[in-house]
Amino acid sequence: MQRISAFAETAALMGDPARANMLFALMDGRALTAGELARFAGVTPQTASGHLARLAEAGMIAPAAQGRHRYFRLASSGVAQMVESVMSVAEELSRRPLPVTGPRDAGLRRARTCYDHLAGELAVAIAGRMAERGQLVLGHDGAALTGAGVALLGELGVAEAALDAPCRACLDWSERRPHLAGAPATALYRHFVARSWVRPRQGTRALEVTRAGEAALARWFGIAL
Amino acid sequence: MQRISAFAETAALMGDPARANMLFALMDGRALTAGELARFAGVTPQTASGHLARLAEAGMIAPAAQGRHRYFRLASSGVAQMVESVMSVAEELSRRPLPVTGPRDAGLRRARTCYDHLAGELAVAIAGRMAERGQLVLGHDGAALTGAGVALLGELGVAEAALDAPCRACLDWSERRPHLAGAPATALYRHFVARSWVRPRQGTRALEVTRAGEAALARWFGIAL
DNA sequence: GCAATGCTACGGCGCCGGCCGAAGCATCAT
DNA sequence: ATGATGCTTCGGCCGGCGCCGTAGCATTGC
Repeated sequence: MQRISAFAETAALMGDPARANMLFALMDGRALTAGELARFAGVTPQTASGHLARLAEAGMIAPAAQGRHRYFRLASSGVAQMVESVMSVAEELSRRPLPVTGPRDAGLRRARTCYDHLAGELAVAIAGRMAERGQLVLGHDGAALTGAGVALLGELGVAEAALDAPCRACLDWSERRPHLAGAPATALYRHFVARSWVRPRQGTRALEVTRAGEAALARWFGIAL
Repeated sequence: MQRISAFAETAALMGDPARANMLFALMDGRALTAGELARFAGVTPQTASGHLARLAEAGMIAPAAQGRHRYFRLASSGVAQMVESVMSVAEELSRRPLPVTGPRDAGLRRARTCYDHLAGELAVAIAGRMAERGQLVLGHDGAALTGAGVALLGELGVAEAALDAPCRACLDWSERRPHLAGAPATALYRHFVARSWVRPRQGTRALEVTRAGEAALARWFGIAL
């Protein structure tokens, strides 16, 4: 709470166009006078004075009195880095986003099918571990098997043909993290069933993980549910 | 201009307490529903809806419709890093700033004395180069010679006794970057005069850099003015 | 001394934007 | 179908803040 409000205040200080201009003018490490900053920001000196007082009060810039001038500089390299990082995101956001989908239920959290692939804790754990191990590049919006990933699944016995097809990342409603979807995920699910690592239950999408399944998960993925 | 306004808008989006709370709630990478985010931010669903629409419109968060729920997640790790960096500065600014001083004139930019030490382009270049080479730790508010710095000045012939004394950083009004002050800087200036590397001019604080001085600057500091 | 310059303090204006209540539209449940 | 739930849109209120004009203080220069 306390820190979130400090965060919001810091961000809000950068969020005013006049102040943003001032911060940019100071980004090269030089110290500028209040008047110069006012001109740079396109406001009158008295308006600038108020902005500068607020920035200084917050500790984001540091004043240095010098005769009848007052010089201001960024208070630290940390501030410059912050401005830099906000700028980089702002730049990136000059492009666009995208959507995802999924189901809804309860009691199926552990393991279930999601159309034609695995979902639930099990699937999220598999995707997460594969990503950790560099076998999978996992985004919220997309996924791709790496060479190591293809090798693992091939060794495991999944049909090679399916592994060339593209993956998708599917948002898991119970875990709220992505799990693997697409042709490779379908092949993987079928393989799990063929080996009796998971067993579908009658009249529900829930899956029972067998003892053999637990052993296989530990062996191939290093997962203990 | 264009990018500065994008910067300000991005920062302003983070600058509202309700939105800041939402962003924090999403920082662990999970996707949360609009209602959950509303509760987290302490606002009504309709208010939250507006905030979420703005964040999504800007591309800072990504929506995922799912039945009668809408899940939101941070749009990218870049956004998370930005939040992180703003947070770190906000944390740091829960502490305080400080002032500096200096003179004013014209035509003395290249080299001059500042009370009892060097100032102007010359002094700023020396301080900058020494900092680059790890001989000096230079802040806007303070400075300290490292072991390498003490070694350099000692080798150069500056009285060892002075090198143990503390340094100051002095804001250079013409360069608007800090140069070195304090006892070591005074000793260095005297050394420059003794070796005729700089020659004071009558009735002014300006210094003339001699040919020997230029050679010495190149040799000891790697500086070509 | 006086005037000029640079900056700040104060007061008032206007607008942007955050807030909620009411209402509307989807999806899900029975 | 009917009601419940989740979310959004609309409209109106209100407070905060960014803006400037005026005035005042400090420093500099004549």
